[in-house]
Amino acid sequence: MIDIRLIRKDPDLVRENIKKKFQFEKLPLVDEVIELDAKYREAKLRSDNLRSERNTISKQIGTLMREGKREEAEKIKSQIGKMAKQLEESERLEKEYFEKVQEIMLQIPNIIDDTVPIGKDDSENVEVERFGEPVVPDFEIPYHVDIMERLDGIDLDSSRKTSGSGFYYLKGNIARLHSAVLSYARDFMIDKGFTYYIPPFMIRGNVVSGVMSFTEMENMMYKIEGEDLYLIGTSEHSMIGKFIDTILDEESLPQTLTSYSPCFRKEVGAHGIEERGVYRIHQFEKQEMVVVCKPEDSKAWFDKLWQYAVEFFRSLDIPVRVLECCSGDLADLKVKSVDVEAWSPRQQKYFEVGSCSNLGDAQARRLGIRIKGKDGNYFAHTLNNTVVAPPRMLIAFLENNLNKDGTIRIPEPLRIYMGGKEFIG
RNA sequence: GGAGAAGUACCCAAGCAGGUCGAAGGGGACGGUUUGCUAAACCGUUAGGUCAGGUAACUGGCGCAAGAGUUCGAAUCUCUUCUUCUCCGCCA
Repeated sequence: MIDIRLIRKDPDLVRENIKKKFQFEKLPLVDEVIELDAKYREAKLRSDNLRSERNTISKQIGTLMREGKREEAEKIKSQIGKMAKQLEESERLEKEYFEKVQEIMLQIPNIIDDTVPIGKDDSENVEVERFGEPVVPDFEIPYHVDIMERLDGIDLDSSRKTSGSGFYYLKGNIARLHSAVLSYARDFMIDKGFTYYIPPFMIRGNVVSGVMSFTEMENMMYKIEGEDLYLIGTSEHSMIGKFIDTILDEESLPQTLTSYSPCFRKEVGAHGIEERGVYRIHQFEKQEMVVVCKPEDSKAWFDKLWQYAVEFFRSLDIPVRVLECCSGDLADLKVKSVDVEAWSPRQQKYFEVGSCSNLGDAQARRLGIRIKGKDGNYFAHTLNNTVVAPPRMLIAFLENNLNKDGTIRIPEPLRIYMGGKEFIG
């Protein structure tokens, strides 16, 4: 959510930004919200004045009552009726306009960074950089489920029986590998100076509606029956939720956090659970990074965050590339975003394994995350990025570390988490 | 899950038979006096947040866990929710 004062001051900037995102249908919203905002402020001023008047009269009544002049007080009281009606009407309008303004403000996209490439949709995303040589081996790489099954590491028949599609049993060395990757990711981020968190895996409805839009909520979140609780879709929900309506000291920034959680997603919508395997599933685990910082620091943090993810994958010998979201593909809340994609030797293309976002102050404004400054408070900037999310990440891992003989090489950093094994299979 | 008690500003805490209460009193923090320095003592300052109006000084609204209600008027009364503490029950 952007500052409505920006729209008052520089509506053309906001319009240009909407054009850059190819959301031409939203252009009329700017004038609409300017008009509604004017009406809101008019109604608020009227209400404020009426309330002020009422407060004065109430005080007079109080004084009279204390002096025992009951009759005079009653006289004034009887006159107050008209005003009460006016106030009621004015407050109704104030509320109505306020809500309309809010509704539109939620639809107006955040101002994107100057460096964001202009493009209509994901086909126009831009490759920023490649890391590592995308190798195509001279033997056939099986589908990841087949690799896992050959290693006796996955049981999809059982999970279909117990839970349906989109779930899995991992077992044996593959399950261990899964945990090893997460443990390594945790320690990797701790070494970068991040504070490790295990957050709540369920959050209340008001937190959910704070951190995402209604449609996202419908398409992603599992609700606990009979409770005002939802299973989190990512630990970012809990981690950002923890900052709602707080004022942070400047000295406490930047907050650099790395959180682990299982993630639960309904995956209703464009890409449902359509494919056998662990690429798109209802349940996975993820190590995440979250940064809350001063506005002037967010650009630098953005670059650091995606570079950490790249470094992590490279340390496991997985080639990656960084793909920048073009203006049209960027979610409305984001200032800038890149996807980290891992190389799939089987498909001979890159696929998404993480997403790094700078939300500027939009998320903070919406949630009331402020910084106590010397000259008043201001909104923080928030960023988040995936460190790693297995089991999807295991697809890249298995394909890139598969030997011709069917064994899987364990890269050096993982070995201490795998009982010293140099390979499995 | 059951039964009680409570949530007031940075912290502790008064107010709760509705009206000079935006809120006593401490403590802390900050500034000053004294002092070679520190401590102590004394004097003083510090109410957060947010919205609106105004070029500005400033003015006004909201605000005593959150929300709703009663009332001319609510920290104070009613209801709902949340949180904390104590006891009982249950449980990794």
